[in-house]
Amino acid sequence: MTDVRTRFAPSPTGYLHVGGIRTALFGWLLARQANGTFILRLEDTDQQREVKEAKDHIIRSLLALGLDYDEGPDKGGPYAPYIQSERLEIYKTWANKLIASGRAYADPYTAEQVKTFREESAANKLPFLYRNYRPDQTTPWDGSTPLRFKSDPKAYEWQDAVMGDMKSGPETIDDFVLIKSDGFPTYNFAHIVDDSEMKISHILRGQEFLPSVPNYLNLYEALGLQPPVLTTLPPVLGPDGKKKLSKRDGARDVLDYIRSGYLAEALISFIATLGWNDGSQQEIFTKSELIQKFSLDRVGRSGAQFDERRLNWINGNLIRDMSLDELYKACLDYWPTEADGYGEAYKRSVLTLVQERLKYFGELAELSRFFFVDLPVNPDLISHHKQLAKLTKPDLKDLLSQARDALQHSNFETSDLTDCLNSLLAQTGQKPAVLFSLIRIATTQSPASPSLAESLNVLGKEKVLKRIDQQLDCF
RNA sequence: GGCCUCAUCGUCUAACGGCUAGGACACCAGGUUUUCAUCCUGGCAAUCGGAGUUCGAUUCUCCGUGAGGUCACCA
Repeated sequence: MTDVRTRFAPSPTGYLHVGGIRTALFGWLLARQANGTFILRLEDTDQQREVKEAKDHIIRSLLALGLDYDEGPDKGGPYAPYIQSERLEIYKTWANKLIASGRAYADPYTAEQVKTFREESAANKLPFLYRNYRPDQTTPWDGSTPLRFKSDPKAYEWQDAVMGDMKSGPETIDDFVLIKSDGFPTYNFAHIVDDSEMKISHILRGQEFLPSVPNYLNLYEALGLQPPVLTTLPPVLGPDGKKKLSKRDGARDVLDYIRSGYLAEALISFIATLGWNDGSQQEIFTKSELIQKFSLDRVGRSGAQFDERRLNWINGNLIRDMSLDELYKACLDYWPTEADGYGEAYKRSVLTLVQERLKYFGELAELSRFFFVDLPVNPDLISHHKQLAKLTKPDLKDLLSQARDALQHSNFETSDLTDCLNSLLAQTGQKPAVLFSLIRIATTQSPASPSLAESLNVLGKEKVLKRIDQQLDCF
């Protein structure tokens, strides 16, 4: 087989969501596992829809996920340029070949006329075929009107790497536009020219292109080209499970996930298993495992619904596997502002305690805030506590005072705190659910916090006693 | 309307035509000296319907049904 060369070819109309990244990822995996080449090409042939910042945004997204490309707009390569709007002369050359061979002609109709034809078809409940209106004789193309492909309708049978054996009849083939009246090629023409020029071996794209494939086969034939391996990926569905994941319905920018503190490895593993698995019971894959194990013949054909809960589970899992050093580095930007004056050692001990409950780093601020700042006493925490709510204020005050006295004599090593708290249980005759909850609330003012002795140890004697005093003042 | 694709627990999915349809997420219950989380144990939960082929169908065929896509000078 020839060299594997895959490309990710987005149009720069906005950010990349999980669906787009999956197409890029599968192409990237295919290239990397074959020691091939992964190419980024920007398909900016629709000037109306183009968004200026999109190019950089797409590049940053790919790189943030570690999907590095070997050739691309900002990198160059043997088939540069990799931006379609800079390749107009190339398309013109190819278009001229088709004109010369009688396989392309100037569209004589105005946009309004074509619209009328279309409405006629719709009114008769028939699919619209431009070729039914194909003019008998044509004038030379001067570039002021669309240039159309003169199709040769026929049946096709072909292989799709994911969909398997495919076939179609002549009714699906039509005279589509090759070059628009603004001089830009359509996707239908440009991608075929570019894929050929760039020696692309595998095309990966979404199911929405499936009905156009016969048209492409017809054009490949007219150009005397051998089509690359065609690969159709099933859609990634939105949270409703029906429609394709889309920006319009709130699909998140993948950079957004990165910013929220999701790991690239987690996103990659999650996205790869959206429609693919290796047949084993493995649930999480590293990038190198994916490179090793990925194969198109195990990509499913049905749509996969995007479910963030699974992503959270994968991410939390990877966070728990991180060393303290890795975790500390990863969390640098996620501390609450109140943590500003605190040193690395203190932050590291906080991280040790919150690591197992982080689903993504963006949660760090809320989970760790009480380690850095004295939160105001919140009476609800006691009145809503099923055990503590039963006790009277004087009882609570007495209990907490005893705790204060005992803690004052601890050296605040975790083991000493544990002993101290245990003997306090014996001394007061209280259940842990009561005593420990009371101390926990007084010292954290938070509904959830790590194990008590460890939390107190990290907080230190000064903060603990001060917070207990504040709580006592409220009884 | 034509053409195309798809269909297993709520979700992601596994199952050469052959064990009691397996795993994971989520959820529920119990355990680990309080909470949240982790971890462990257990539980709930699926082959869209109908024919056919077969000793045997989640798997193959056909017909329904449902969902999605497509029929642009968008990609």
